[in-house]
Amino acid sequence: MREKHNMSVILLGWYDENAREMPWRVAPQDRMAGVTPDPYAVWLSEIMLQQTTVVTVKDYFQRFIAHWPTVFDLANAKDADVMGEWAGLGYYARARNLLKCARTVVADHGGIFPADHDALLKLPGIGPYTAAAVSSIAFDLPYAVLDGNVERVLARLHNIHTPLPEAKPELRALAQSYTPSNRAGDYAQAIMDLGATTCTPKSPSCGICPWRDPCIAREKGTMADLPRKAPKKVKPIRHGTVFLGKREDGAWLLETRPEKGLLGGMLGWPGTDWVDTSLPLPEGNAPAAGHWAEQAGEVRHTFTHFHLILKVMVAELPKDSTPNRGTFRSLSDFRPSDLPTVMRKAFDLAQ
DNA sequence: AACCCGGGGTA
DNA sequence: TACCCAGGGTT
Repeated sequence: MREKHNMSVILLGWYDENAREMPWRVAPQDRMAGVTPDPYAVWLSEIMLQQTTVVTVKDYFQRFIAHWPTVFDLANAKDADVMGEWAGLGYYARARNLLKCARTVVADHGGIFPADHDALLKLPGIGPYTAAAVSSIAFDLPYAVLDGNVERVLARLHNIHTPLPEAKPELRALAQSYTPSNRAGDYAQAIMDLGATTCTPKSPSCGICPWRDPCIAREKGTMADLPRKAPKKVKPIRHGTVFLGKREDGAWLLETRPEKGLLGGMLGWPGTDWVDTSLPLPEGNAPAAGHWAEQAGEVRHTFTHFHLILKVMVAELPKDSTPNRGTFRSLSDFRPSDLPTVMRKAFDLAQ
């Protein structure tokens, strides 16, 4: 019998011994000594951790905190600076909503993140997962986090074969039922750590799992099959062309992409639309007059829903070039690290 | 409910 | 190379 209170006690005991150190995290021992987390740091880390691993997030988090130590600093930041620091993390709508949220917290909440689950849920970029994560981790409110890690742990613990997302309501109820009223924040981090380090998607380390004994999937040997997921769709291939124009003085012709849509608000190279056809492509109009030459090779990049193959055109442009789109950025004004990965691949190919 | 949003890791 | 992983917003 899996007695709920005992289950959380076992997991919290495991967490006290095994908690991973993270720049935004208050160690369980420190927390028990009365140290409380900075809600701004918790929120920032949780936004970054959406669809992104701890290893990837660490450096970005440190740079953001160094640049903008408080929500007031972030709210006052220039959009382009924040988008540039976010470049490479992906899911760029997160960065746009990050800024919106910081500005809303300053404007509507006096710069204090509300210790209130429903108020958090109303903020831009904060959905069910993040509202529960900030509520529990920053404020120790007993809300249950349900991310991919927790779904996997609970689907195995209860041997649930219903495919996701259909199984979500059942998993959500289970997650809430295991969440203790005391140390809810440590518990949330513990169950996510368990999924990330022990109850892993492939070859889970059942032998060292604190929940090994009550786990039904472990007993039945079905761990590897769980959680089940709805079949995924095939990704189409799209084609396009980008134009990398370099002026005689070394400045590059770049443009800021529209706020909405793919790579919204990010820096990029002018180019054609990306089309589904694999037939010979209509060349898009170049952004400026010049001797455009096709770069050998091509850029291949896979987005969430399609594969992209990009042709790269390069040209040396005259000092008096008058482009019909984009703006020239001098070398001091352009960091390749400000580019999203697909655009950086094009830059690397042209180098 | 279905679809739109990247990038990194592993086999 | 192919496949796996995974929250929030929009429509």
